[in-house]
Amino acid sequence: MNVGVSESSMADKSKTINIALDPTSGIPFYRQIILQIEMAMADGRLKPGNQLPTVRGLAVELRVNPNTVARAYNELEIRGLVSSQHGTGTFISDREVEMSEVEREEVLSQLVRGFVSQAASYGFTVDDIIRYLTDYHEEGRK
Amino acid sequence: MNVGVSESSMADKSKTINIALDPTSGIPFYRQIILQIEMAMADGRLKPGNQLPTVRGLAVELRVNPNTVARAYNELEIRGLVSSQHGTGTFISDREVEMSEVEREEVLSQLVRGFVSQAASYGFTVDDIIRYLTDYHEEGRK
Amino acid sequence: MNVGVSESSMADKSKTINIALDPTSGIPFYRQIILQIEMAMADGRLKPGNQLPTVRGLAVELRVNPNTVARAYNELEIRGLVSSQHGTGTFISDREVEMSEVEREEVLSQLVRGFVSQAASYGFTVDDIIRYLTDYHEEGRK
Amino acid sequence: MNVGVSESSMADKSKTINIALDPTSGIPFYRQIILQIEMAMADGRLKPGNQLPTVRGLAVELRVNPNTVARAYNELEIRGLVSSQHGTGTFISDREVEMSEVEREEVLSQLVRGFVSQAASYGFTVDDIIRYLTDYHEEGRK
DNA sequence: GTGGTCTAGACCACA
DNA sequence: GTGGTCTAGACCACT
Repeated sequence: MNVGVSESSMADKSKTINIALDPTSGIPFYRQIILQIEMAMADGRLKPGNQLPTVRGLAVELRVNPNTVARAYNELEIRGLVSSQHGTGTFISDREVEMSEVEREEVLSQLVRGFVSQAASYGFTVDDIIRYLTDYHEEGRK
Repeated sequence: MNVGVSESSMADKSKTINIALDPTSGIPFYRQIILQIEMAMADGRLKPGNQLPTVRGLAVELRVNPNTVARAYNELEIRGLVSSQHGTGTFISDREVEMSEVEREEVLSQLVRGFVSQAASYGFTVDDIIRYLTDYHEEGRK
Repeated sequence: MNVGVSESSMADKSKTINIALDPTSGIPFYRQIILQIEMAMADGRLKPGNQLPTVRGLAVELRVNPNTVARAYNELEIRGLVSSQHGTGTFISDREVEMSEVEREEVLSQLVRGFVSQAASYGFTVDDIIRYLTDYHEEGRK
Repeated sequence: MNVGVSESSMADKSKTINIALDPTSGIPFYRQIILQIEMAMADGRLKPGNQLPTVRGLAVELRVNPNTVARAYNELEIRGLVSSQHGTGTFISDREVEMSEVEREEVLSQLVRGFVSQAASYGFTVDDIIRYLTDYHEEGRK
């Protein structure tokens, strides 16, 4: 029974997601953390099972109070996006997407339509959105 | 309950700008109102001389506290973008609003990022969104 | 326009729900608060639109730190059970139960079956549960 | 990977007690294990002399860290409810477990209250639950 | 006055 | 070592 060697072979242990806080944005730190983790999930940088940085670790990295990171993780857990395991760490949840393709499409449709009308009230067109989204996505891939 | 001057006599003089508030966006209502009026001015939906909805009228329409609308109008007046004329209404000033591309991009950025992370919490990826949005767009063109 | 009299006629303003914390239970304070509010909703003592006690008010009453109450309210808000309005208060959400009777029954069925099997693993029968639940409910009505 | 004594040679000697862990209950896993074993002893599903599953076996079955199971067994041994015999297994002690009505009621209380508040968050009332549970029960009797 | 955010620091529980 | 809870107290934002 090999102990030690086998323990250390966890290259994929905790993903680095390069969270950056902008203190001038007016968006609370804990919310910026949530947003960035959600976005990392949306574009595939974080997948189910991946471990997030530890609360204290991320707090040190971002130079914020551990409570602030804990609050972000806590909210993500309440929403079911991550699962914290005492003494072990915090992990991206296995999404139990029991939705059929049809249902998924329906939910996506609702979300997008709502967003389009919101953006429209600011004077943005669907074209604006698509353009930004595509650029944004390319950016993330570099 | 009619109080004071009838508001309905100027119904056709005040532009409807379709302000939509999103209580889940984290952006305070008064700021959402300001932003949307600014954007409407920037892209020509509101022109100098146009009358804004009355404070009370808009408050009822948006189902918020009249103070909230008043605060938005007040801040717009301080910035010189609108001018309130006692007993008459609130009007778009001559002073032009030039919203730079950069500013527009910033607002769009915030909106899109917020939406992406909301969609992520339902398990949708950026790709899903782009795909749907493009289809949706094509659909609209037919 | 009557001001003052009409403002003060808010007898039902904020519901008293008599939350009691048990420091010996091992259940964290914030969770006890959540549980008791949820139960008040379940047996009809709190209805949509009712205002909860203020964060500071409840904190004083329960002799805990305001942050502890805020945390409970916050979690309830994330779950969509209450809605906090800045500068105004915290209110029980209007549940948008768009579910058909059939769907409701389905969800209830899943919940109950899950619970029954959980209780069974502790050696309790459905009879035990019904008996306790009925007693508990009568208790609440006194 | 076979290490040490084969566990399968005593498969039919160790009682299956169907322990079910609920990660959302807030009760730590090790405590859920203890509670369920105690209840099984109290209502006769486990009798003196019966062998418990091996630590590793149960850990695999429940998909938890073996330390967690070990901790539960350890605590049960300290209380004298089970005795571990090196190289052989863990067995229910002669010492009787009398779980008083009061204790049983307490556990039931916790379970039910937790369930009621969970159901409340889906908009179900205590009445809904009682009604469904009674129907469900009748159903089962047919 | 309402709720919201953040810090600093202590102590506990789980693995 | 991990995450979880709670306090005390400061300061901000909305009504």
